[in-house]
Amino acid sequence: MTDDGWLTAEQLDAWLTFRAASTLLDAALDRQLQRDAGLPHAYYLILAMLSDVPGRTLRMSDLALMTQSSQSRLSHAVARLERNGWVRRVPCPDDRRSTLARLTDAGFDVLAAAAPGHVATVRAHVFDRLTAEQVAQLREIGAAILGGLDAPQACPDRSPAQAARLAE
Amino acid sequence: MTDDGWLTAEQLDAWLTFRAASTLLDAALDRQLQRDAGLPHAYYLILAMLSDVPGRTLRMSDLALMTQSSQSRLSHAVARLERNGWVRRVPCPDDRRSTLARLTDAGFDVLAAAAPGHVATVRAHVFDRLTAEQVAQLREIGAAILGGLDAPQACPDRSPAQAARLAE
DNA sequence: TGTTAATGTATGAGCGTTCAACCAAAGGAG
DNA sequence: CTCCTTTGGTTGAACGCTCATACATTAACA
Repeated sequence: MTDDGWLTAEQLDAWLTFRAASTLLDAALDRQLQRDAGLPHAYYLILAMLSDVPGRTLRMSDLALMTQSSQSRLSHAVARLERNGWVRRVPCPDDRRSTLARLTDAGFDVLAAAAPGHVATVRAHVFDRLTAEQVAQLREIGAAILGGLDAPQACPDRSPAQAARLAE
Repeated sequence: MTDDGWLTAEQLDAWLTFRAASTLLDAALDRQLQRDAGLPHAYYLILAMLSDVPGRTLRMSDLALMTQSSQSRLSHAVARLERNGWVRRVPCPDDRRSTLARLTDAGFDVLAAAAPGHVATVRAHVFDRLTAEQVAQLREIGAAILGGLDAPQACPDRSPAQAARLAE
């Protein structure tokens, strides 16, 4: 690959295609869940992660990592879910700084009602359109990208020289 | 693949990995552009699409399609970009319902200044971590998913029976 | 030609996310 | 033991997006 700081034609094509698919897929998932269950996809994920763990309880920080949320985002989200009665916040006995989020029975029911429609949408938009090989490829690609995102590695500093050249 | 309405272990693994990567990648791109150029990724795309077209001018509707924006979202976005002086709205001579969005010189300069840092971030997070084969695979996967999203095809209606079973 | 439908866009309210600031509890170093 | 730093979490303002609505222009058609 030519390493002049830009993308090759193949890379640009792949990038724009992937971005478009990812953006529209996100929108489709949000629309389906909002319409059928009254909650956005990010909130569904919070309930799903809680439901999948013994005691249906997680520390806020761990839940934030599992749902790819900032702590602030999660805090706001859980506040809303708590107002709805889907989640309850309880103090953590081990560490008095921490807060535990516990899925309520009502929250579990909402999740259980929403799950089939959500899964059907994911299958229709993703897995029904991919071969088993492509599913494996998608996993590998996701893992590769994820590897560069988890560690707060340095974003490469821009080159002002290039900017100046282009601005001409 | 078992077709009982749920995901296989491989599918679930691929799905969660892909979702995590996509979510964190989006956040990383938005952060970088917001920090270094003062605009979100979606706004960068609008400027980029305009800059790549003869006359640097597009109908709002076409621009919305190219940027995977709703018309409402684009209208708000262009309103903001126009306040900043990056874009100007001009009436369309052919169809008096339409509005043309034209990239201004100032807007082009902003884009040119932002582009190198953005491209560097995309390369660092995506293309530097993928093989050429994976890039081709990503394009194919994106195209396959996109094929089910462009046409406003029916979202599969949920199965209330499954929901009831699960809610038990 | 007059009526109705479809198209292209804009607007405002409501909501979710980000960012910066803040506070409290725990850990470490002197 | 005190100070300082780190960690865990919350809050409010600013902003972008969604949704519903509205309006003007064009197309279809009887």
